[in-house]
Amino acid sequence: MAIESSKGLLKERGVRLTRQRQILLELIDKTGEHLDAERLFQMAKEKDPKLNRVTVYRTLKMLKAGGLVDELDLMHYGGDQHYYETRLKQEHAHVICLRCGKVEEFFGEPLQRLRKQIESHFGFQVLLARTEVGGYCAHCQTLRAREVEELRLLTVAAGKPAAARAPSKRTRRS
Amino acid sequence: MAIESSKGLLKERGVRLTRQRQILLELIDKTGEHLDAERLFQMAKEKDPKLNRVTVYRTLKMLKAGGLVDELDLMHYGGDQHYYETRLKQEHAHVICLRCGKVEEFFGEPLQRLRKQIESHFGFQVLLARTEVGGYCAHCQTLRAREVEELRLLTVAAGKPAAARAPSKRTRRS
DNA sequence: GTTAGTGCAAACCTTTTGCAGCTCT
DNA sequence: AGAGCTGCAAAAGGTTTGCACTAAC
Repeated sequence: MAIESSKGLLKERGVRLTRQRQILLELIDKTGEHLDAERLFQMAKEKDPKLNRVTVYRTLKMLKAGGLVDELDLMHYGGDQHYYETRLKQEHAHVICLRCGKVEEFFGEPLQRLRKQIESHFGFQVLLARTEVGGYCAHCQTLRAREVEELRLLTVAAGKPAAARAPSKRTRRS
Repeated sequence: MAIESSKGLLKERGVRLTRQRQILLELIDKTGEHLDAERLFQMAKEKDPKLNRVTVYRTLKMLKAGGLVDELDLMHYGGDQHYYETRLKQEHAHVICLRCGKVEEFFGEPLQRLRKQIESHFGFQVLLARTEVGGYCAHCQTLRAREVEELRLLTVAAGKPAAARAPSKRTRRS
């Protein structure tokens, strides 16, 4: 179980395994991935109502600095918050549908190849790598085409030029 | 000149080319890249002291939505702000040294290969792609090794366990 | 003359900090 | 016992919004 190795690593470094940290580690490890600080906080609060949001931030920061979690933005699909996932998996890219928000993961040799080329090309020591791709998933491509067409009809009917308007996208706190 | 094609694209869409937008477009286009909103604002203010920070944000948002600029984070090296660059160049990865902050750009076939694989593997329509790599540049690797060694000596001398402490890194507004 | 775009002030969300008190080891 | 952590309140940074006014077409 991945969580044990995390605990081990932290202990080695003289980091105290407090109740709060155990809760957070467990959540990050068990809950698949792509949690942001706020959601992690909400989940942690259920296990310990006293646990403070600040502790979540501090813990995430420590885990990130220690290389135990990776920080993602997922193309800022949901806003400006960051998402976190354990670092134990193989390197992968995140593929985000900009319409439905679904996140896919892509493993594949171009990623390793990219890393190696950067290392040899610049003599660079790669510690973190992050690839995020945004677009439309297979399902949403159809729906999107329909939406665009409807919009076109509307604006043409109103005698407007083809100026499209992007819908407001601020969905932060539900 | 790239800026002319940007203007053309905007005009086609019925976007008004205000004085402010012309200033901002010109700055983004001429000033190489990796400007954040605040720096862009400071530069724009020199050309038009009345120009407001909000206009910068609104313009960047529009350009991003219209696919004319790409948004980067550069691994949050300098904080949580976003950076922008024109989208006319070939796709490339950003390689950020976490010690000195230097940003290199990497062009190379793994990137195109990655994009194609994602498109065919998921039937995904890729609109944006972003690869950011963090680590130490050739120059900083040496210096970093020295720093780590010095830290080790210090903590050993003080009879401490090997718990390293990450230095505070909040350099936002200078 | 319209309607899109601007400036201003004020809000907003996310994240960080200072400090007193608690708790792991 | 004592450094390391936590919680609380308050701040900070970056970005967005509401609204009246201005300017591009």
